[in-house]
Amino acid sequence: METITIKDIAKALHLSTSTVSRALRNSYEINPETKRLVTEYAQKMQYRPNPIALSLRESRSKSIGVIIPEIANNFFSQLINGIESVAYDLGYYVVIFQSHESYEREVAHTNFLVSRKVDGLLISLSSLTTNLLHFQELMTKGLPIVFMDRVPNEIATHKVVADNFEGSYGATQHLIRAGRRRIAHLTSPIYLSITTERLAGYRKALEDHGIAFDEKYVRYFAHGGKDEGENRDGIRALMQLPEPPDAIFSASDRLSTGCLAVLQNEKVKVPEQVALVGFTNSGVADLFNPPLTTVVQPAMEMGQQAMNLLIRLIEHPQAQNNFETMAFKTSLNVRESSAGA
Amino acid sequence: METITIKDIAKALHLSTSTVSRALRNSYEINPETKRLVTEYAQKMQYRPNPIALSLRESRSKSIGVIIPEIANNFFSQLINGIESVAYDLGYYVVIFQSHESYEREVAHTNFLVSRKVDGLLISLSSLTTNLLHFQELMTKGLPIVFMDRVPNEIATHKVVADNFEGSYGATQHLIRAGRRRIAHLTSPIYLSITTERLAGYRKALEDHGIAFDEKYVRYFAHGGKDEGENRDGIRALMQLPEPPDAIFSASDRLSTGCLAVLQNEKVKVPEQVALVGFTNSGVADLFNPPLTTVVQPAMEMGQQAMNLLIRLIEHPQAQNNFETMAFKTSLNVRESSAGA
DNA sequence: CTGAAAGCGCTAACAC
DNA sequence: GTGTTAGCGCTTTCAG
Repeated sequence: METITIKDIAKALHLSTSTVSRALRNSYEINPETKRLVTEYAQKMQYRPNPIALSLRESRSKSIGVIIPEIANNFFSQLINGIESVAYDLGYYVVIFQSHESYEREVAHTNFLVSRKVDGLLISLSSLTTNLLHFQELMTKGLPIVFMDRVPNEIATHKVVADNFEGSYGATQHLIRAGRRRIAHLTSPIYLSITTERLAGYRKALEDHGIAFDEKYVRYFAHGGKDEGENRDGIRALMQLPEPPDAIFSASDRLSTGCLAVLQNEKVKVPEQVALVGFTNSGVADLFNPPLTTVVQPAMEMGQQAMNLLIRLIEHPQAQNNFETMAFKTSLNVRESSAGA
Repeated sequence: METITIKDIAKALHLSTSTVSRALRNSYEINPETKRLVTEYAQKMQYRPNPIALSLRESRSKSIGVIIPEIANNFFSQLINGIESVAYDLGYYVVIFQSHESYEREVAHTNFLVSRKVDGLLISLSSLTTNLLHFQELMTKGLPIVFMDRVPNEIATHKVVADNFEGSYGATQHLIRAGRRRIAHLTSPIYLSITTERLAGYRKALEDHGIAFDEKYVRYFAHGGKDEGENRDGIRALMQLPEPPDAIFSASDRLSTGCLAVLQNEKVKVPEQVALVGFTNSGVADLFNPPLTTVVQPAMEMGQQAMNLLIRLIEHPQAQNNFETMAFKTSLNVRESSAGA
């Protein structure tokens, strides 16, 4: 593993390391001829600056940490695609960790990344995170953080989200226009920003169309759809109401697919008996039985934007006053699962 | 960002940096009392060793690079889960890059990771990689590499794969036992290890059951199922043969879902007209129309094993003679798409 | 038992 | 236009 250093070049060319360093960085005070010599030799020897030495000197690592709930979810993997594409162009390292919806893991991963001196953090909160101290401390220490999708109200920084209210409003309205009146809403724990926003959009759509909001049609899933037992029990309970819903609007990926699975098992006819619309970025929603009407978030663009904002924060630490929350439009893909009654 | 260093501790306690360093590493030659003082103060001040300084000294980064075709694929995201779980326990950083099935990106990402001084590499080859020079050079330089899933024959190192032959044999046999005789095989470019192995299993199963292998029933997809046009054309061509297949066995995730999509569009009845079995780790195969019979790889375990082997290579660079290729059993999940004729 | 000094690779004052 | 030196944070000889 004989990697060549600036020292080696200096020795070979009978120069000092500083001259070599300056020549390589194309400093104006170096003789063009020397420059040529140095760069040519460096080229020939395949010199690559040691990023670790650079990091130590500049006390920045040119790496950023990403903590998301899970990778095995199209929304998040597309988000990562976006992050990565920007990061790679800018020479940044991206280190990804999954919280698996655990507050403890989120904290542990955060600490690990910080101890490893990442230049910034990209976060999508776990569904069980209610205490934000670990992030607040870092913010006050000056570590750049950008939140994505699941964002905290209490922290002032850049945030990148989907327009959840609109997306939710549109989905609910679509169900109403398809003739549905008793529309249930499956969602994640209430402390998540996406939960309240999507709930608000759902509620407003009902009101605007003269349908009374009914709390019993809203169900919160502590595990966000990852616990099959919880899914089954929750949906059964809905269907056993005196006036069971004639439509379900689910607010997250796992809930959307989980709900369809339960309805299939319970032999509930979709869309005849219950229409279904769900948030999901799954690429195979059209293969489902029936094809699933989806609310899709522009995950890739969101990831790119988040990374851009983070870079801005990292490279201009001073101008940290006016933080933006960027909201991206969702799109509604109408398929058979929400066909008219 | 006032991070505390060994120097700060030394100053505060009127000791030398070397004493502090030794105390923290619990060296036997340090006075227990001094040790206590130092560790307590370090604790109180939340001292964390600077990993970058350590890396510079030890010329290793405690980070490993992963290059996979794409993240938005359950097999690979589960693989990453496995890698990550082991890495985190051992304090390693995992840096992930996607080749998006491009040879050029694979090379570029490899170079980037190497220039960033990763301690080792975990690779799953892009479907377009035929030239392995970039990896061979690194191997001779002593960089530990472990290949996963899509592995090269030409390079001697640890490899972690699924038992593709068996998995493929089982799937094909299952179709034969369901009464199918004209079984087509959709697969990736032939230079991938998984392609030849799965093809071999398919072929052997046909032979063992007295069915002649017929080249016209095998179709190679240059884009591995990611190009919808290519999928449609390939499958149409199959279905327009004088004797169209009565079953299709697809060898990759994208081809499995892509194939089902095309068959649905073309109004081909599954399984009545054509039975379908596919390799995929999708978690929603049972929601498909019809529910899809799948060959599933133990991706998580494969990732864990790959990481363990890589660590072994990194931490014991000498014993690099007897390389293992570990093959994991696949499992067949029988669902409606492959029901008897 | 503890301290001084060197060095990992690089850059930036500060000389000359 | 080029060299010398110091320092980023840490460990490890080598001296006491």
